[in-house]
Amino acid sequence: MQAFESSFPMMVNRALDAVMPAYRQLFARYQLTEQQWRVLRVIWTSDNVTSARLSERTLLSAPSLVNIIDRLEGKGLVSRVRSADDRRQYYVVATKAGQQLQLEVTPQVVAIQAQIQACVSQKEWDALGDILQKITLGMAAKDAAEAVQAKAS
Amino acid sequence: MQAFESSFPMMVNRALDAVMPAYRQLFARYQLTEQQWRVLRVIWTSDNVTSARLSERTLLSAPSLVNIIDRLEGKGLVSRVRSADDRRQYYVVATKAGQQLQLEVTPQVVAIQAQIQACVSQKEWDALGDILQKITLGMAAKDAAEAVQAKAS
DNA sequence: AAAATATAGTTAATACATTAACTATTAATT
DNA sequence: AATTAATAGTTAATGTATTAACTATATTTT
Repeated sequence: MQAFESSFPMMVNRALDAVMPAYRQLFARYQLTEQQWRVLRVIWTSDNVTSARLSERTLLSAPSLVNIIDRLEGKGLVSRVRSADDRRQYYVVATKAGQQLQLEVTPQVVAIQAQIQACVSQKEWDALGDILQKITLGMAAKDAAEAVQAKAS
Repeated sequence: MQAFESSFPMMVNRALDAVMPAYRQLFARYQLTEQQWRVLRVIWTSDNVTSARLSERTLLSAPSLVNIIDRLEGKGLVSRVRSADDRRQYYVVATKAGQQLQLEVTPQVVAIQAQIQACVSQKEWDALGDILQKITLGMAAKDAAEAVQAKAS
């Protein structure tokens, strides 16, 4: 059997462990967590962002988002606005302070991304995206198939 | 600037989100978490495994390991044995029950790994390992360099 | 329209992640 | 040998992840 260390989760988590400290150091200088940054980044450029949409785009679960948005709201960086159309949902919008923060942080995030990419060739970088996407789609398809099975039985 | 969605953390996290549910479903059938499994997997095949060594091999932080090992101990799957040489450290060893569990679960883990690999060609799989390793080593080197810088100043 | 269903978001329970501070022990210095 | 420094593991504080159950509102069905 394949060595434990070369399993997909372990390979990927090692890479994340190597990469994330750079981001965290940066975000910490602004009293932000990585997840809080993700939320800001999405709402900065989009309008009418609901919790469900945030969940899709940030990869954060709905329950996690509740507390993350609470904290961002507490810091005055975002606010919740109830939707008039559907009063179950609300929109998360960036305050001025939230937008300002993005302007400061974004260039530094870009610099880190460049560092990461610089570890490999352009060709390898593209291949990485392709391969990860194949795995993402392939396993998601399997997941969906199993869900149908479960429902049928 | 690069799209948020195609940043390294987001690409990688999407892949993990697609892959991990299969593992979690499996582990849940044995009342295990993924992290608990990692610990079991390491101590199953190695002797004299200290917490520090476990941390290296499972990618789990020392503070996290405290509780994870506590729970495994509570379930009777592992036990802590104080080292005679150095009384600060201890060894984590698998009980009979822990070893039995591994025998049951391992084949199913292997099956999931096969599913993941089946999403891409062998060539792509190898490339994935190479590329992730380059990023891991590249960013770890940068990290170390910065640490030296910080110490000097 | 009333009842049944579905959806958006929240709450609750348990487990883990990250950082910093702390204890006990061991090794290195003076 | 006494002091200092380093190391192994733990604790504490805060934030997030996962699952299941729950509330309020909307939609669909009968």
